Amino acid sequence: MSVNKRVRVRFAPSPTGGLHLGGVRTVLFNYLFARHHNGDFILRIEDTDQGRYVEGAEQYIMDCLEWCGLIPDEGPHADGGYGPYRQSERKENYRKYAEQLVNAGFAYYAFDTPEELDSQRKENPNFRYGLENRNRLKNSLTLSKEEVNRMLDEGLPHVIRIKMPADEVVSFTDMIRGEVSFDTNLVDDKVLLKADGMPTYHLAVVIDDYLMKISHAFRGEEWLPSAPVHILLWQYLGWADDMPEWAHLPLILKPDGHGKLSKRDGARLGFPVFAMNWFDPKTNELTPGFKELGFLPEAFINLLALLGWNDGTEQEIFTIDELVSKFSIERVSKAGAKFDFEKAKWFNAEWIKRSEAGRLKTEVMKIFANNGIDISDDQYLEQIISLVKERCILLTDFLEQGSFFFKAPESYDLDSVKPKWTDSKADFFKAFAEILNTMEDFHAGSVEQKFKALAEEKGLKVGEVMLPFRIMLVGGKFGPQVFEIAVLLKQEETIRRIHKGLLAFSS
RNA sequence: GGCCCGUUCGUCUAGGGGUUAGGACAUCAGAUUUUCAUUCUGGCAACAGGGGUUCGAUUCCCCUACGGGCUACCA
Repeated sequence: MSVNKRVRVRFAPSPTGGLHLGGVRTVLFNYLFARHHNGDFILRIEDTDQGRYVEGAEQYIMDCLEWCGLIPDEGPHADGGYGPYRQSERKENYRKYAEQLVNAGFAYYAFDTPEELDSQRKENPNFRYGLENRNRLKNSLTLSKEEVNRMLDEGLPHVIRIKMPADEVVSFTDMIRGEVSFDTNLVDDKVLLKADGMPTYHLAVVIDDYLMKISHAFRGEEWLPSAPVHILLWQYLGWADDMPEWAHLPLILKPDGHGKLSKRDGARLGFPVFAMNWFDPKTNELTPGFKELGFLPEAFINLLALLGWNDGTEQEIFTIDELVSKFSIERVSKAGAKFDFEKAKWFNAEWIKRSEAGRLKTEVMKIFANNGIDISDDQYLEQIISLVKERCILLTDFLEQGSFFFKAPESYDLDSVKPKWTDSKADFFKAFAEILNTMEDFHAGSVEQKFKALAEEKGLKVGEVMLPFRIMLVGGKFGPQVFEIAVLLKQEETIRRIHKGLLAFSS
């Protein structure tokens, strides 16, 4: 596909659900597409929830995007605005467009109360405010002009609804799905402007996209059924030539059972569905995020990109730059994808293994600090990271895999040593500590050599003393190669831990 | 119920009129690592069903089934 115009894509993450996996993936695909085509990546922040401003939502959204490395472009935009747009700042622009539609006969005022509509729906489960019902309801199509003006003047609560045309077929080409069409007789007269004067998504998205000169609009598949409303709006507002190209992305589904992945599934299934921890000030509820669980943003982006897209090769690990250069909207799959947390962890493990120790340092240091271990020696930390990173799946695993380098074990896995502990083994370690004390060339190889030589001299099998040695150093049956540990610990500390271990094992 | 979208191993997917239907995760077995993990090698495992079109269909078309979405003065 060739894109001649400037590509501007937009996304409107909402505070409550917008930055779950599906939302971040939508942002990501927007970003990749925009960057791939050297276009603009415009963000509209949905900082209201059910019409109310959500404290902290904007900051949270920006933090998430920054962590992911998906920074939206700053203005100036077509209408002169700078930076990301905020929904809460744009309330006033919409009414005049809605009224313009009424005057042109493409929309109408409706005075039915929510209660009246509810009872209609109760009576008839198939009730639809549209072609077959609009002529018997309270609106400017059935009421006289004078009556309507009087009600308007009196300030009676009312909405503005689009008037769906009869017997038309609205069709468009979706970049992912191809030709999609709808029978206008079967689409209802959606509310465009609510009784409180605020636009619904349907009105706002069209006007904002027009004003922001959006050329490509990506959103989740759940929006497909309302696409005909939006397309008609583009025509009725007289902007048909400026309508963006559409792409409706497949949904991310629950790994078990069925349905769209939702915020609640995280708690139920034991994995995050948000990019970062979100603390809802209204409910005091904390929704956990991938970041805090120990995911690397590179891995998070990578796994999201591969959920519903691939470049046609067998490559699975991509940097963000590779994704930008290889991304193509035609290769996005049509079908929804079940989220697989095991595979997500695999991506993270791969990224940890492939990352330089220097890259991981900051994150790891933070995790240690949060657990009461302050690290001052950068180089030492980097050595430790290099040594243990291939056994970590999450960044938080560094704690278990590396904390013993900073803190001597407080307890030992005695069950693995005591039953087979003998005086001759104790002798061995006492002698070994002596040897270490006099060693000048303290390297993994040389330590191992001395260890084995001494074992032979004492008539012990190497295997018999290896495990006790490990447990002396780290406390349990885990961690990297023992002699590597000893070297990083340095002579003095290794000897100290041997003595401490001897005491614990012999008592 | 109505409308729309979809359907290849358990999961994510590649492929595409003639293939031993490929890879990855998970899983199982073996090797290596005198802990655990890593790594390596191998195994199990899929074209929803029925009709067309065709010499030939998993691939194209239709129907059915199943799944999902929407059906709010939420997005």
